[in-house]
Amino acid sequence: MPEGPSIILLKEAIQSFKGKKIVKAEGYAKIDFSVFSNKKIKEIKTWGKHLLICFDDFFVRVHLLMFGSYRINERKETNPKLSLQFSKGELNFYAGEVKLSKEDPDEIYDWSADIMNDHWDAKKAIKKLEEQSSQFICDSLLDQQIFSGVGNIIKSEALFRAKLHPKNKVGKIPPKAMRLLLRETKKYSFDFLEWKREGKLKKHWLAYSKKVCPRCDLPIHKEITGKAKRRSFFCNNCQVLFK
DNA sequence: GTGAATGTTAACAG
DNA sequence: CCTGTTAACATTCA
Repeated sequence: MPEGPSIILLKEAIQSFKGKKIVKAEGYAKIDFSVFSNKKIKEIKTWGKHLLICFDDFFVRVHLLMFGSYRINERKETNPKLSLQFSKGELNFYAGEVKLSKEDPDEIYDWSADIMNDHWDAKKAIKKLEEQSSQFICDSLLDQQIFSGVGNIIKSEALFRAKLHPKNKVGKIPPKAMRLLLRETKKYSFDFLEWKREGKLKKHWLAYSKKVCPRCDLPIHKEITGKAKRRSFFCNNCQVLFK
């Protein structure tokens, strides 16, 4: 159940398969598994929550969605959606979504939209945000074309850290506050990465799943917000709502 | 046992 | 056609 940083950890964990040849591929994904036979993994990339395992003339995209999981060199009880087996070792994905593509990832993915990518571009994000000024900021943060990799945890934590209420209309947020939000979103995403790596992600939550605001001790509210209808955790006292 | 959850998209209704 | 709602996917945990 991943957001962008968790997919970075996945990528790191399977780097050792780069350059390795697939001897067998199987699973219940509705794809042609024969395309993998004897193919060497050329590169492993990520775009937000997408994991891309790239070969010479195609790639396979794994998206874990809400319930996906994986095992490296071991198996779960259940059938894998995709199992890639090497002469030494194997990589198994469960649930989620698996798709093949013959396109060039550079052609179809905008790396500057991926919050975890070095090429993520705050100026472009601002520009895209200006085009959706009547939308709630809680929805914009989940917009994968602007903040690819941001999920519901990063959304609530970034808004809390930037002291912005999730139900702010994008157009009502002053430029300075918006720039702070973008900085906090990126910063928290990378903190998420390190805290998750150390197994201390939950320990650092300030708003997400919390009952009491760590800043003012008033209640943290839990509410389904925006057109995405995802829950947001926020403090009405500490997070500004611009009118 | 029940319900909700770190997500997305296709199908459907109006 | 556009917009909004619902279902589906399939797993884990409180």
